[in-house]
Amino acid sequence: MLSMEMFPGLTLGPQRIGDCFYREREAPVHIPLFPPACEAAAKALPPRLLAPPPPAPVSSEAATTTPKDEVKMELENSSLWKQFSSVGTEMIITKKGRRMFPGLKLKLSGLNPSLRYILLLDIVPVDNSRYRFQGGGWQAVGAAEARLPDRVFIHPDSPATGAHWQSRTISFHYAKLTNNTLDTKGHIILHSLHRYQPRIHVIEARDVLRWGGGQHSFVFPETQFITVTAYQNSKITELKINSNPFAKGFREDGMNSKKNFRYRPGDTSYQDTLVPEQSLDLGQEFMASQMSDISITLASGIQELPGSERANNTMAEATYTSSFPAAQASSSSFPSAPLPQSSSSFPSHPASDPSDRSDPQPSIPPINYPSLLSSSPALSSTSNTPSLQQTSFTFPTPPPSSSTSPQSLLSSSSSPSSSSNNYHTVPDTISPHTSTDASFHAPSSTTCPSDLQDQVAVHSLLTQPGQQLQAGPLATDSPSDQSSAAFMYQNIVPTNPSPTLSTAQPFPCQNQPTVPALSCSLPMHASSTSFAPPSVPPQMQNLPFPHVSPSPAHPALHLPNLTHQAQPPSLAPATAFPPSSFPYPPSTLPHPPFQPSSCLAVASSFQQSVTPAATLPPVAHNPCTSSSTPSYPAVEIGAVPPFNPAPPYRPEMVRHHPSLLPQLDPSLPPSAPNPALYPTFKSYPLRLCQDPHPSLSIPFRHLYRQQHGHSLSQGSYLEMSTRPMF
DNA sequence: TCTCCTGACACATTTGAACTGA
DNA sequence: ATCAGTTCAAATGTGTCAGGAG
Repeated sequence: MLSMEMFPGLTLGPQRIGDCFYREREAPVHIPLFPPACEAAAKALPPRLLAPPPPAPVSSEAATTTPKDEVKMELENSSLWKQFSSVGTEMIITKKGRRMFPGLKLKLSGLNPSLRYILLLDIVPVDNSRYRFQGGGWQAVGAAEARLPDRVFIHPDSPATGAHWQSRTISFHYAKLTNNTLDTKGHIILHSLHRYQPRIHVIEARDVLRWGGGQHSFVFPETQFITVTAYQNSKITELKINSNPFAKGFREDGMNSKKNFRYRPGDTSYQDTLVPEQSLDLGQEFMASQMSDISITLASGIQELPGSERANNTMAEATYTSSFPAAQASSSSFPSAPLPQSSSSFPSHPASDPSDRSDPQPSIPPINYPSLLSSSPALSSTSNTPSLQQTSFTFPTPPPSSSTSPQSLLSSSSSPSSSSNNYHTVPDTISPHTSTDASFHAPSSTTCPSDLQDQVAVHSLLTQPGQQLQAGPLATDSPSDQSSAAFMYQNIVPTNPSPTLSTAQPFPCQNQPTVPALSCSLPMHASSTSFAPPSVPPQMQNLPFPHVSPSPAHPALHLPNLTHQAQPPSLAPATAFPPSSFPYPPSTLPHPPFQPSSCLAVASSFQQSVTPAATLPPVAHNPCTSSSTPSYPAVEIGAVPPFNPAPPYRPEMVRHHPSLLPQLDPSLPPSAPNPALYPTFKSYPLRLCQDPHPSLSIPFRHLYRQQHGHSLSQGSYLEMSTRPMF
């Protein structure tokens, strides 16, 4: 699958290929991840190798040939996600690792078919809170636990050509979640009872080995979830049983079927949650078009449901839409918090459930996608899924084309035909990688363990210094509501919310993020939609976003060159989504700021106006009404509350495999990045490590980010260095 | 007592080897 | 000898449940 010839340097050992990346933050106290020899080797590297690459000038070729602005990602099974989200998605995590359900099924477009890309999945905490299921809803009950080492799951097909990615549905169903902090299998480690936001990153394969690569990051707000070791909300259990083929045995007709769902004290019965009118309006529209994914898994299950005789569309309604209204209707599982709010806009006092009011922590209100971002492309014009899309895609200047490089690492990717349908702009002949490929030679053995040898410093693979949060859907012209549009955000590395901030800040309202929420100001005409990126590093919040221009055509809120303030994304009328009971505190969500699509993004500082979610006016508690975007006043981008001064960003320290260093793209400027371009942002260098999953045939599998005792004292993850796989 | 986590359990699906036949 | 199709068992995924730890 993955041809080592392309990336000889990745070949660590006979059996395993180092395909893991570490992204680590600078920490006051450096905790060595690797044997001293390796550490020393890394330190011995020339400064230029350790420092983030300077922003690559935008090559005319890249600019002309690669439609940066058109890279789109759609969540194919967004309808399913939205259904879960409307109830409050819960993800089981186990020590052995548990797959996510629903899984992330994506469709990519706009990639250069001839270029290779790596797709990454990482999951970042949305806020700095720990949650508890009380009164039928999730409520923040305290500060989050120390953040665990961030791991990134590399799609098994990576690296593959753009044609490959665009020719099929991309699924991350292999990714597993675990609560085992000592996990050695490369699963994504998460804390139970915390809220997380999956993110997908599209990175040019060349960029992994060569610093300064462009990348796109996508966030689908509806994919937020709370991790649990056992389901708390019976509605979620029911949804999972009905939609997950592996759980067929628990359906009504199954052997293990629960004749009677156990409803926890706070739970409202699933049926009770039904709200025909609302659900139809919100759910029916998008469900009808999106039920394909659900129908597959639910077909059997739905039939079993009461009134299952209905057609596909209807069955979705019957089974799931009901829950939407319920959120508001039933106090138990669905806090009466304002639904329409965008992720960023959480009513200061969401507690809908009277019983919960005593709770210091506000309960999480259902999310109303439409309200959040009108611009989600995937959604119908009416639907305003708060999809964030960031484009930090920077096409580094392609090396002189003499393409000797293999067409694609993947056999499947080689077929142009498949890709041809999906993309239309870039000629196949373009292959920036060609020259670069040659440069990648197998790394010579070094004193470092093989697994360490492959540690390739990825230049801000996921985050680039100086990147700011950019919120806000840019375009909302997505025709189909089936796939939700993704928020494209800059290469912002989710910074762990500083404990101090979170702790110091009482939870005024459930929605109110402990960390100042970054909300993008949306166009006034459009319904106000302030997207508050989850956890945005405070230090990054006040950076301006230069050269941001909205890309109208981009369905997924792709904001290339979008000037935030100048052109706020148009908000589509809130609609299509049922309000989710799941709290989406956008403000705390660590969405990377939008980054200009140009390579300058790295260095460029964005002028971003951030508005704390709290600032948003509360929306009507009725989920139905919430859908209307007009109710939300436009948020001023500039109205960013003062954030705690973030620690200055320092150039990332990147460990680069010595053997690979010589082969790095020589075209890169040797000098350190322009200081101006790299403000004092913390960087999260990614490093290749040995593949923890030998069973997987694909070398690039997991990226690991590790933060060494970052300043926030979230707890440094020490185990990484001792793990056998490393 | 309550909350949360863990492991065993039964069932369903997926995967891949083994087998058969053309 | 090769290939395609089928069968079957093992592996894997799933939610439930009881029990234990704090």
